[in-house]
Amino acid sequence: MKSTENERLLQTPDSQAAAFERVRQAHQMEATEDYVELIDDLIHSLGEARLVDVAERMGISQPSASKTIARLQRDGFVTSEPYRSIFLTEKGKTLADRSRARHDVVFRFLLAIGVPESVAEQDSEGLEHHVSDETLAIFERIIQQKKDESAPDESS
Amino acid sequence: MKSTENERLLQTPDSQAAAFERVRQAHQMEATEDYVELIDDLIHSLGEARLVDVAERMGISQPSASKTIARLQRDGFVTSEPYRSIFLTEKGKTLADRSRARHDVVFRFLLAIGVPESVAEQDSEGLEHHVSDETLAIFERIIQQKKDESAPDESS
DNA sequence: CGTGAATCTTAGCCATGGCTTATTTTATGA
DNA sequence: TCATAAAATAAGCCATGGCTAAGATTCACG
Ligand SMILES: [Mn+2]
Ligand SMILES: [Mn+2]
Ligand SMILES: [Mn+2]
Ligand SMILES: [Mn+2]
Repeated sequence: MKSTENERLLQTPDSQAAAFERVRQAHQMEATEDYVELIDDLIHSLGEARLVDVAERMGISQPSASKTIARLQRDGFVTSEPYRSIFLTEKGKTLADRSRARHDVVFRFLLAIGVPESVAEQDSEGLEHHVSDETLAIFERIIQQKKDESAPDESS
Repeated sequence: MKSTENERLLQTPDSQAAAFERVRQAHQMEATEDYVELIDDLIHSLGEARLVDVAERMGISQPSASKTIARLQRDGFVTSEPYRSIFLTEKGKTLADRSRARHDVVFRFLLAIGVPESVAEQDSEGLEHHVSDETLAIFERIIQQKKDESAPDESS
């Protein structure tokens, strides 16, 4: 057995900086993604997206939700008139679909490797924003593997 | 085959709000964790942690790094005198060790499921902050499984 | 040993995303 | 219908974490 060299070998400064930059970029999109995904869900389950429901499900005050919605409107993801419910633009709907798809893959991946459902719900809400396309593809492959294992012969 | 009901079933408002709250909490600790981990690495690899190196590896300006270091000092994670290098307090060192351990597990988990090293480096920098202890334990189990598969008989 | 380069700090700017309090508008039901 | 409750907005506060420009300090080398 070799002597336990604890020389931690670092990445290059550039690649490390690039990693942090990617995290910052992800965080910049995070609120937008979470909001449009939630708004889309509310529209489909309740018929419309009211500010009061957005705030409740985000766990924040109505004024806070209102301010973020205003930013989403400024950036072209939603439309809404004063005191009315919130609608997604095409751009918003597209982002919502993409975000939900990624969120679902992360969630189902966690289930596939044995994470309890309630934990998977919690963890996936944060993890979803930091999974690259490459990693996501691997998650999907593993989901499929587990599915094949538990149902080795499906023919319907 | 059943009709494709696209009724997306939502979590309860409370559990969804709790998930978002956990993400916000994680983000609140994120800078602190990344900084103490980096400072610890710099101390071990370069002998000391200079602001200029912290800024370079974080990919931000020196004034930005300086401001965050001041906050870490205010909160008892580091000490430093003007124009001198940065030291971790006991509290800071403890957090650094804990953060690096978690970061490493996430990184090695990604490698274990087939993510390329450079992608794993990037993704793990964001993912690490959103992995619960429960999920982390499962990651460790899977890392061990892969290790056993590739070296089925180790005896040393 | 002194000077120029490197490093660090200071000051002040900005956007995001939280909050509370107060007001306005809309919806409800007696 | 109209009074009250619910929902949304407005105004103003705060911390975080980016930035630039300018000044102070320290370091290194000729
Ligand atoms: Mn999310
Ligand atoms: Mn880390
Ligand atoms: Mn990180
Ligand atoms: Mn995050």
